[in-house]
Amino acid sequence: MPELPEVETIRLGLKKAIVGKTIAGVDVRVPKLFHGDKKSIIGKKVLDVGRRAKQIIIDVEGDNDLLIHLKMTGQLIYRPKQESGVASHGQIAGGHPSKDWTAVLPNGTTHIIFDFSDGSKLFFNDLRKFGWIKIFEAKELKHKLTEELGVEPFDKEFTTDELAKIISKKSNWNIKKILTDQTLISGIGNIYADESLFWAGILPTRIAKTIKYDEVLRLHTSIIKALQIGLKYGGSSENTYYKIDGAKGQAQEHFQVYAQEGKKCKRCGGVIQKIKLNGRGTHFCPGCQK
DNA sequence: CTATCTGTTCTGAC
DNA sequence: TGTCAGAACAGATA
Repeated sequence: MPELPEVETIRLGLKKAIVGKTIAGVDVRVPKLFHGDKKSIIGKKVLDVGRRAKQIIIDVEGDNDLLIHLKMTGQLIYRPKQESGVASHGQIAGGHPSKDWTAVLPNGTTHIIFDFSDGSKLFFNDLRKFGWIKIFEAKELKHKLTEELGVEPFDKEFTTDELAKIISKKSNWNIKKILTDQTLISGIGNIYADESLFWAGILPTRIAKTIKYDEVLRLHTSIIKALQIGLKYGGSSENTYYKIDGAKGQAQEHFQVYAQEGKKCKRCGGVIQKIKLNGRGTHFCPGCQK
């Protein structure tokens, strides 16, 4: 799924696009991806768009809010009224099926469509159908999100000491597993875990209890750095991620290790390696990371 | 064609 | 209780 920088990029775009608009209808094409009674949000105005971990929260007038998880391949694409159908950025190659899943909407991966009263639409696409949209009672949602998720990396309470405390709680885990566990720290996934560990000079396989305090210090700075790079370039479109206008992010052009296996390390010139760790592809530089 | 990969997370088996 | 493979699903890639 999109990770924190991608979801945050979507949130910012969405906030600009839909706050103040009234939800006129919801077309649920794949019922298992939509939980709750859509009638409870129809006719209501969107008040705000938030984020917690890798999830989007749409704050709707009244008692109910929407929670959206994009998982691996979910997309939220917004189209103003004038150009519903064809992307402003993309051409449709004559006769060829487009690999760009946002060029024509709705398409075969479009499972839920929100209609706003001004004629604009929000398309929820998901190739693999892992993502979902759920309606929650607002209080219950707030409780659930604080209960189940770890500290936000951009929060002021995410300090070096806090990170040290988190690491000490899972002394036998490898450090990458700690970074990607949403109940400990929220928002970091496979890409930004690898990138953070590169910037920190720490191997992803390192066991928590072997990590010294000066390394925790570097890791804390590096997590924020990796996520900020992601955010600055509008997220990474290595796979199926698009911004809400259908444009790609550029963060993948700034990766140091993720998807760089076999290439030369930009810092030391060594060859980037790829292994499997915790069941996931894991990238690192043997020269820079110890 | 077959095997393995993919930005996630939950469940069930041991 | 902790860990891990497999599941949910669909496609790209070698």
